[in-house]
Amino acid sequence: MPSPSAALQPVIERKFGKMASGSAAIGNGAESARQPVVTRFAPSPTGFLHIGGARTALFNWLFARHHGGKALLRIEDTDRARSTEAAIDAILDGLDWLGLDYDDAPVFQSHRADRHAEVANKLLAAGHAYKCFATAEELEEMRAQQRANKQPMRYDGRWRDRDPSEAPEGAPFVVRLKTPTSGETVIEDAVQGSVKVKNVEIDDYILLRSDGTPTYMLAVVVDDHDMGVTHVIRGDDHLNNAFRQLPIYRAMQEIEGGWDLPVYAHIPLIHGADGAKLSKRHGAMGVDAYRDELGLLPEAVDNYLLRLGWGHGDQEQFTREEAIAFFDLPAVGKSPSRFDFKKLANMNGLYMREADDERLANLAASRIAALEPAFDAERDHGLLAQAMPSLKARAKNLDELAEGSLFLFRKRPLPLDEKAQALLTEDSRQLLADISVQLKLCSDWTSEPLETSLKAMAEQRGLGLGKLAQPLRAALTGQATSPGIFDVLVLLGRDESLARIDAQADCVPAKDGAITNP
RNA sequence: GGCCCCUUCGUCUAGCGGUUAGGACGCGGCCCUUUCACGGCUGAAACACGGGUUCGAUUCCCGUAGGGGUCACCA
Repeated sequence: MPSPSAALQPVIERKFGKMASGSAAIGNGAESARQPVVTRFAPSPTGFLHIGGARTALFNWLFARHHGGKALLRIEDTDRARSTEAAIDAILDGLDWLGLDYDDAPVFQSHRADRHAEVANKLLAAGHAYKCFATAEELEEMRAQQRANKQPMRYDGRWRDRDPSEAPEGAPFVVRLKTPTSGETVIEDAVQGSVKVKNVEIDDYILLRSDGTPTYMLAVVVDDHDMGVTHVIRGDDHLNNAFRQLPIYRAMQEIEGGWDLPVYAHIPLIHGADGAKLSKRHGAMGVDAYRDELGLLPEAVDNYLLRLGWGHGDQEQFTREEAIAFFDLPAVGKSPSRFDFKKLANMNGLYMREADDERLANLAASRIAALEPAFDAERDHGLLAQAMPSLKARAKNLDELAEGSLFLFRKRPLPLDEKAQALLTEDSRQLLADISVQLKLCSDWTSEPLETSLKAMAEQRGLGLGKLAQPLRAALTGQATSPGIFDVLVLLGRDESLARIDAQADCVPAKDGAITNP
């Protein structure tokens, strides 16, 4: 069912990326006539894996699996200054948690700088690119002027047709792509449909920086090509980039062939609950926060993400197998969606109820330990797992699950919350004394006999079962809410149950409000 | 500001010319009931606006408005 099956266990090893030094996943899928689907998820490791990235990763993975193709991972660490090892680990860890595995070792973009430069030089040699000697100050002045004249801000091509010899001897230069200046480009986007942009809108952007390192725009195209990526599924904040990247494919196709365009699918972004861009307060936390802070199950997060921007009739819940079977691009919506924690919470509750008891017990253990020193994960595991069926029905996340289980492990004297105290009136304490007597007669401490016994007692006294159950619940759990009272009795066991009952039976509140036996 | 994208209940969505506009979350009510949940039933709740096209538009086209994205020697 929805719990991760063995087949779905992630195969990414946290550290093995190191050995993937660039060449591991490189092939050329574009050469085969019948291209199998190849997708890639390409996060830049400048921070954690946020929820939008997680969904992009999910869609790419699902699409690849649906079509029996390959799902690849590429770390876009071209910006060495901002990329960190910690971020890479966080991303790998997040993907792993979500159950997304990859068919090859991750490609590290930074390791491929030479190849990027090689392509840039081919472009240069073939006249599809040129050297630009404009200085940063010069360009800033150009933009200031464009701003002042309310002109669109883009590079004006001042070195496009000048001869490099016009530049000062040994002056630093960047390599710019010579993009078409007339006509228009149309992209048939698999999600957004037909999108048209006039070529004058696309300026001659930089391929190689003055230090010879590649820019993102060059690197993506070269890597996508070299990795044989057939479908580029990414956030629609990249839609404009697609138009800038296309000329590289066209130029390289002309130069050496084999540079077929990928299918583009730009999926809408996820917004915060208020419609604004996703921010720290609105869900742009790392996926680790969904796991650690919110106590959610990965399959629930996956399912929620899947339903954000994609639908399959009226169905809300999908197993991994169903998601793979049903997911496809035509059903992906074109409009951005807002992130709704309430619905995520509900989804998590659904999966909690279906989750394996042992698994939940393991997941909850550390949270319980943090709340209750008397809890011993090893010793109490069996009891916790045994209690899980009634516990998990009452929790929407692991924290609620942990809280709900505390009464099982607390030591006497049991702390009473306000509602429990209110329940334990003088009358009900007397009643508890009678209940104690009644229960001590039960030789078979299982649910049915206990129920029969207490119901008989209630009936005998002309009381509803609730009149007995609530004080009893308060005495047994210290709370006014808990799993079914007979389950509680059984879980606690005869000795502990009777001890807790006797501790509250027929005793008087002390002046300071603490409860003590007379 | 230029360019690009988007627009069905509060939110996520179904719908792909003719429907009592469906489902889910959330919200209200009822039932179940030993509490709380779960579950079941039920109620309120939407086609942004204006023009076309058409016998007929939520659905197709064009505007308007609103929202979003993008305009770096970041990715």
